Amino acid sequence: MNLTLCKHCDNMEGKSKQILIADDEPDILEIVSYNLEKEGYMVFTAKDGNEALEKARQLNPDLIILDIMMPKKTGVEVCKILRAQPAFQETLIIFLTAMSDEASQIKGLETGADDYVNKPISPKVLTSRVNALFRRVSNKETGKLITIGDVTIDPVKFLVTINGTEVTLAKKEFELLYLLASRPGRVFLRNEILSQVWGNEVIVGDRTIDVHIRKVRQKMGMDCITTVKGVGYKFEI
Amino acid sequence: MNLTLCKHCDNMEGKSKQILIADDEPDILEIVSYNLEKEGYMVFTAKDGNEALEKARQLNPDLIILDIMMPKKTGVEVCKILRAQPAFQETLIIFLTAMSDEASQIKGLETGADDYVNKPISPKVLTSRVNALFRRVSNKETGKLITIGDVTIDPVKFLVTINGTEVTLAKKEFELLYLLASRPGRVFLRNEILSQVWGNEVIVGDRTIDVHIRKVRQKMGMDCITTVKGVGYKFEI
DNA sequence: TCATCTAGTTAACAATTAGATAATAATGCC
DNA sequence: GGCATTATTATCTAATTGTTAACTAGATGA
Repeated sequence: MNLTLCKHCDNMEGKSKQILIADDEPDILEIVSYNLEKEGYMVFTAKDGNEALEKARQLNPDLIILDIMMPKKTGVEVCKILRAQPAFQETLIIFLTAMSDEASQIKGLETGADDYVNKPISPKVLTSRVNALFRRVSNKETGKLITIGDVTIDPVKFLVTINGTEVTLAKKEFELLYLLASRPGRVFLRNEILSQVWGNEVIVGDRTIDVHIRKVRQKMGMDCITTVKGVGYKFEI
Repeated sequence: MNLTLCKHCDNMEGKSKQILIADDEPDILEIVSYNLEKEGYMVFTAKDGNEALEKARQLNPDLIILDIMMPKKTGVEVCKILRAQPAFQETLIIFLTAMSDEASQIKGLETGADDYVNKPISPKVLTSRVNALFRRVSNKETGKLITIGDVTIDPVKFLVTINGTEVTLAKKEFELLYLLASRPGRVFLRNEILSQVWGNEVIVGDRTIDVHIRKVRQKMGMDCITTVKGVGYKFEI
């Protein structure tokens, strides 16, 4: 059996950001969707200004890509309407511009855009601009060092030390251990573990957690992860 | 309307840095002020080059954000005048550039800028750049000689020495090594490496980092850079 | 006791990630 | 302008890591 988790539980991990792209050219929608999805983003499309507005409100995506020239409402109009609402102050917006004078308009005036990409669109350029935008914006705070007994878990050095001996964990294993150790003694439900370590949209089988738990136990060489049957796992020394 | 505050009544938490922003577009002033104030900065505005100079002398702010194209005096002129005075040697300066050739000018010439941000201005991007700049400066590690074990990295002489033997690295290779070695043991995410070494607006492929890492490892002839799969790289002896 | 459920174990497999290398592009320097 | 160096990309390969499937062992409760 697989678990599907609520996508609204926001969680920093996992790069599955939601992107809404609005353009009246189906070809562009398709190509851009394909490429952004390949990058690991969840992509939604709209074919005119009104649909863009509607879907934006519905989804509240992380990024909205707006063609300037669209039926019903132009990209700039959509942008202004959205920016007027508090919920969309933070949303990233990229414009697609067909003419260089459109681009200079966006540059000069304060349209509320975060970036713009000139047509014809190169999928490569667009995806790297999208990545770059997310990267520039993300202010990832590095986690804290955890020390419990003679175990230290250092997320900065990505290192686990037991009594001075270094233990090398893989990424998921480390994240799993870090989560459990962040609240020693507290039982984490399998659901919680899934959404924290794997992310909300990721669907993995039931045994996946077990296997990772096992690897952590094995590599740590000590029994610091306790199973609470039917409930979850906890870190305990 | 602007607030005039006593600069010496500095907030105890030391958080409230003073920022002066100069641009001839009222919209930009407003949006940027709003966002920087929301971040906890004290923001002052100027609408042309002369006013910028005047307020800068009056306030002696921690950071000055200058639009390049402004009436009375351009941002570059203001910057040069300020930099000529001892009081503004240390002041941080960010340029706002409308055209890519302006950006390349700033890069190329010695204007004394600490960073620059391309228009259209994304409030989110600008605030994170501002935060990053303050963070970078507070680290104050720039230009320091690094010695770890028998490896010395001299950013002034642009020279790496291993046990007395000089190793010649290319620019990017050196910057990469310097970044990693600036915090030995700490894992740098690929994103961090990208934005620190390549800059925020540069678009490079995934393999580029690897190739540079490889060259550094090769030239150093020792294994001091450790890969943390799925996470990043760290310097370790 | 047995049916049922949960988790542990293991190995196979799939997917991801980085290394190696060569080719191409960009830059800088006589 | 031509050459040398450096930077980036493309492609392939190797290795690691992540996931699943199938089976087993306990536990629990009717």
